[in-house]
Amino acid sequence: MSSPAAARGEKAASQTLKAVLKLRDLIVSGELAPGERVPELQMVERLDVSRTPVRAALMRLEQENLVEALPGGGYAVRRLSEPDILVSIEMRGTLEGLAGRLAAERGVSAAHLAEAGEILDGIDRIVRPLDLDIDLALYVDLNAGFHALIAEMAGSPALTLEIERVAAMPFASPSALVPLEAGSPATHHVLTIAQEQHRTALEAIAAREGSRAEAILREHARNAQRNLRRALASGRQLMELAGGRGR
Amino acid sequence: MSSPAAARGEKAASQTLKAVLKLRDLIVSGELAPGERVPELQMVERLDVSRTPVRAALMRLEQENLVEALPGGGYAVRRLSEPDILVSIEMRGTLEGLAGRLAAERGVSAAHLAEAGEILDGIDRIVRPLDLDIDLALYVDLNAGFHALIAEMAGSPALTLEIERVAAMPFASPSALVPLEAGSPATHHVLTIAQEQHRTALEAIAAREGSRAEAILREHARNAQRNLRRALASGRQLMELAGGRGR
DNA sequence: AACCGGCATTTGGTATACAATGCCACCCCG
DNA sequence: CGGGGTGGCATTGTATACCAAATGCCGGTT
Repeated sequence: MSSPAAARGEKAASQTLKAVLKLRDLIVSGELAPGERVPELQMVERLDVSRTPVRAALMRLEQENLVEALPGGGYAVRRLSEPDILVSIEMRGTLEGLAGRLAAERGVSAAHLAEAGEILDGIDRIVRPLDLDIDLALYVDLNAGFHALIAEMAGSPALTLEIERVAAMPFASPSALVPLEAGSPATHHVLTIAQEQHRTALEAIAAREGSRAEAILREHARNAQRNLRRALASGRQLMELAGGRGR
Repeated sequence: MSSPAAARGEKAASQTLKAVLKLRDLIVSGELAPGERVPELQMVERLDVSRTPVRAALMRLEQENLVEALPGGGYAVRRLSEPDILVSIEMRGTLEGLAGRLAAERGVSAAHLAEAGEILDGIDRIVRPLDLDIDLALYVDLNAGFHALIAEMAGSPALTLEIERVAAMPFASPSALVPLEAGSPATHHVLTIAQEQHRTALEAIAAREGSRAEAILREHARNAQRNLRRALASGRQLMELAGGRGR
């Protein structure tokens, strides 16, 4: 193809990454309908890469549960039902709970505890003030950092990787369902509760109370389930993001 | 790709599958040392397929945690420590526990219960007699079937898929108890215990006792941890434990 | 109207070429 | 003699052309 794509200020590091990003966007934005077939050649023109990275991207998205391999060959956009998403969240909670328990049982370094504490302090500074105008972007950042840290504290790369994998599933990320309106009291309330769970979970880990940490982290993920249900009840927007299937 | 013969683990249906199988074997058998780079071209000749399926296989094995992507490109055989494997097993137990709980909470069809019951009857016929000469191959088959059924009873494709993925990690499969010798009393004992857990887990699911099912299934997976520890303690090389995976 | 056969499309796979990258050994210069 | 290049080699990522098998659609035939 053309030689210096980067010279024009394009953002693609590798063609495969470019394809993954674009494809994921097409699916999540609903431009590719659930159940729809994803022909490679069509994607070649739509994504402006050759077949090779398209195929690589499809394989990766298969791992992410965004597309499924068809028995006869090829791929189709996965249909995501509400229960599917709820289970994904439950899986994340379960695995994060496992991570928390392992971290508690094995004990974690002071450095880890300190780092986690700092993140939580940061969240406090966002959530504690009665100022309703919350910096959601910053919250999402810190929140993701805290969850990543919990995974890491278990000291098992395999577990960390698995949590990441599950969290990559649509709407299963710890930060996926925060998009409530930035100014509302409901948002403030939800975040306050979540932060309290962060605190107690970290406390339990520090105190080496394994099952307590596990239970809290599981329950913590259920916040996301509740948020999802509420978002769905108050309008289908999220489902459209998930891939359009209004139903 | 998938031909009709794919059902009973016959010869490679597709080149990719052939590559995955062979490559997995090379890694698990230790012919490719942990940490070693896996050059594509070298694999092309060793596996007797072209680059495309080799790359596909490497991507698959990456998600199975058998190889890891190197920052500069390419892949290397993953180093697996004992704790890593133990955590993998713990993850499987945790997710199977989740599946059992969900199945219990949601209730399962009579057909599913009957099918599971039949499998357990089959295992009984192998394990119950005091004949120590156990048909391990058949046991492994039935055992894998039972575990697959538990996953399926949760009614969530995403969860089933995730359990399969975790079980595909080295030595994490429910059937990876192959360090057992076919004739020994110890083996008979281990299998008897495991089967009792199968029974009680199914009973809990049928009775819709969610947390009981979850606890039993978790504990059940810990058998595998114990077996692995014992095998390691008795001086065997990890690589000898290759073992079958479900499917 | 139902059925049948053939054609077009699509995919998995092979082969090949080429650019970018990283690594290493070797060489030149101080 | 040693350090800093520096060029070459190996390898990966990407593009592209092509092929065989599978799939499904379309039109013709009975």
